[in-house]
Amino acid sequence: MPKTSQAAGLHRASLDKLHDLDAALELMYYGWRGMTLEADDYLARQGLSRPHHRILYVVARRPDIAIGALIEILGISKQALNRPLNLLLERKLLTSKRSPEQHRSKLLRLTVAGQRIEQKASDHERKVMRAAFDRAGVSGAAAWMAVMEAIADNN
Amino acid sequence: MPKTSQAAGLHRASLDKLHDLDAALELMYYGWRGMTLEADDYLARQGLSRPHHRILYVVARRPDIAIGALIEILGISKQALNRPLNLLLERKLLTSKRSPEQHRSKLLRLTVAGQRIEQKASDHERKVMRAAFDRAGVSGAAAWMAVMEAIADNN
DNA sequence: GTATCAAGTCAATATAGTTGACATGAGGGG
DNA sequence: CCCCTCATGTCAACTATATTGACTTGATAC
Repeated sequence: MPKTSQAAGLHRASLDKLHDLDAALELMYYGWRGMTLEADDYLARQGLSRPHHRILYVVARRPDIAIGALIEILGISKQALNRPLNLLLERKLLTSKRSPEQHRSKLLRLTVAGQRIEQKASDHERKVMRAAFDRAGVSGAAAWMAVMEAIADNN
Repeated sequence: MPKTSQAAGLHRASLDKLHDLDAALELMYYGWRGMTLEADDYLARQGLSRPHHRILYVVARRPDIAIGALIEILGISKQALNRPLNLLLERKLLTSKRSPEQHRSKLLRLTVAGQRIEQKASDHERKVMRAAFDRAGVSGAAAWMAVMEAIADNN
């Protein structure tokens, strides 16, 4: 587990631009860091990290999700899921129970404590996004979403 | 070193939205993956990965940078830099020489082969950005940049 | 000559992931 | 009842990326 880290500021470096899109590449990098910095810091103070948050985030939005479906969404192996998932269960941030009829699969759910941590961590990220969107206005926010969708769906 | 990986498609999961900014959080995540997917795949085929690309990217834009300055910009420890940097030197993608007067520091430079790989990897990322910007138009691209700057400078 | 700076190296540790192999427990079909 | 499959769980070995701490080497600077 990470110690109470201090989230190195890491100011954006000013590099010469060899291409006109270099600024965009760097903004994607620093944007991701900027959005997740405070959330990661909060999570570290709880003895958790990004993979734990991803699990909590998905389960919050898919109550009673089975483990297999969670693996699918997260895109990792069950062995990789195992450790962070067990920690969350031990800490009672998640519960798992077998459903009455489909007794083969386990259904995951957040506890109240799990909901609190998921919400606080995601709030840190949403706060950053909200501040940026407020500055950009409604049309700027919509344009940002449209560009990000085009990038995300590039596959 | 990674094997010739196949870049798991990992289609965007459709999760219920608990907050109106959840879509933005997910777009940031999938946007980052979308931009870097092909570049990472290309790098893996060269036996390289993201840290190597970051080194090449910075040195390309700061020829004759010293190792200490590179550490600063990348925000990692010198021990963490050591392995990928030595690999790049062994592969002759980078050269290091001591300068005549400041004989204490080593100056890093890309070789022609290093330039080629840096350019190809970055081209994959720029290609994705260009396609998204083309769809969004000049004003959409400008809005995206403005929002990302606000997020990146959140610290 | 001693202190300092830049770089290099060694060891131990943490985190985050992989593949492979195998166990367990439930349900279904013959 | 036996056997197969599915969902889950677990063990082991491995890779990659990072960390901190301790120490060395070589080049200045005073």
